[in-house]
Amino acid sequence: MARRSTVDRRSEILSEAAKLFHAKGYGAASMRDLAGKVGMEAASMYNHIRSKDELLEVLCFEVGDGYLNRLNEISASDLSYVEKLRAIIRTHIRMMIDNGPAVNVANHDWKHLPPAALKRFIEARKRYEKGVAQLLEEGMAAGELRRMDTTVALFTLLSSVRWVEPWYKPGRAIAPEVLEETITTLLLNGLRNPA
Amino acid sequence: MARRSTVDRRSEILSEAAKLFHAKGYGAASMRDLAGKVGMEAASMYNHIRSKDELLEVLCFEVGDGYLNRLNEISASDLSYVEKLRAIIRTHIRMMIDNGPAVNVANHDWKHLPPAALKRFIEARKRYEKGVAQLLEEGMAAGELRRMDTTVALFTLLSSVRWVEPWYKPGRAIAPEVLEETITTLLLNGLRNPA
DNA sequence: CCTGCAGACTAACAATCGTTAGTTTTGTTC
DNA sequence: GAACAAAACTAACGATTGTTAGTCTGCAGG
Repeated sequence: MARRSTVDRRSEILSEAAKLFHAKGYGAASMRDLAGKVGMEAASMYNHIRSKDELLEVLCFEVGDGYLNRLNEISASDLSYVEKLRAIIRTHIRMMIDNGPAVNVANHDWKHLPPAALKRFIEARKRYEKGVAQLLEEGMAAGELRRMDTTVALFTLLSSVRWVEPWYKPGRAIAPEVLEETITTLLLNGLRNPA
Repeated sequence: MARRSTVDRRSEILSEAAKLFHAKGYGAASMRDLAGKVGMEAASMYNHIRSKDELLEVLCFEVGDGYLNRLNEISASDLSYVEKLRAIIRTHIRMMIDNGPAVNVANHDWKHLPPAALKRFIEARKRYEKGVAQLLEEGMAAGELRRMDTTVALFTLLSSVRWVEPWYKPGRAIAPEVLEETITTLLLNGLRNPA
């Protein structure tokens, strides 16, 4: 019988940590809780991880780097600005659906990162925001997007795709494609009926 | 010299608790931290409050009830549906600006409410969501709003006004009126340039 | 001036936290 | 089966948690 490999155990801990941190919050989630979910004693986990902080750090940067990489791909593509925005919205929704707990931990518990990691994380997020803001500005300059305050548009856009994870469950009768289409329509064309 | 009244001390504790819970998260905020901000020993606070849980509970329902009351006023008014939505957006922005820490605690730390309060809070939030969803549906039926999935529109709308508090600081050079106008324009008319 | 009480204090409680040390179990390799 | 290492365990550490008990202080009303 093959022994469960170290890397399996480690990623199992990480994935359970994401779920637990999301459910109870980083501060309220205990290592003993987490160990229980993974099926071992708390002390045993330290054969696979360095610390509780490390778990949070790995989860946050895994998510953050994912977003940044996708943004770079999208920015460098030759899509129209409207289509680039669509791609960004799609990225957020897909990340939430595929990777919900980790995304939520990165969104809600990054404050508890140790100081050095916290600084890096804030910088990474700022880079992401700058990148999306640039797309918005260029899209306005190109006449594809309505002229409005870039910062307000940026945060409204980023915020409006954050609700998916807490609400979206596989059981709900709405396909990811419909979700994407509806949110995109709302953000691009607005709630108001043009008729 | 008038002694600081009990009610003052209590509301001072509540207001500092809102700031501290927001800054560190409910779980990570300790009563000794809080006592330091208020300027007394941790034990002394128990002359004014019942428990840490009570602080969270008061903050969450203060905010929740505020939103529900405003929604009821708006629903009962004879505004158009577009104007009702505008009023809801304005309410969210004003609450964030005037009452930021408490609003953020209610949004982020309600999970840590004790079971009975948690149940009540979830029910209240569901009532609020139902109320806004009804406005959206009626607005669509009346032809004022674009036809789309109500649930998706609901959560996108509610989520898109949540970013204000973490970002909005008095120092930032943007007036609440501009903020309201930009967000409203975006949500009602969309990002895309109609030209 | 005396009495009473609200409201602050000190000290301590039991529980729980993340983590470490040291030991034992378990599976793989010769 | 002997030897080795990975990974589990038990036990405990020091710190911190929310909270309680008991005491002291200082202002208000008579």
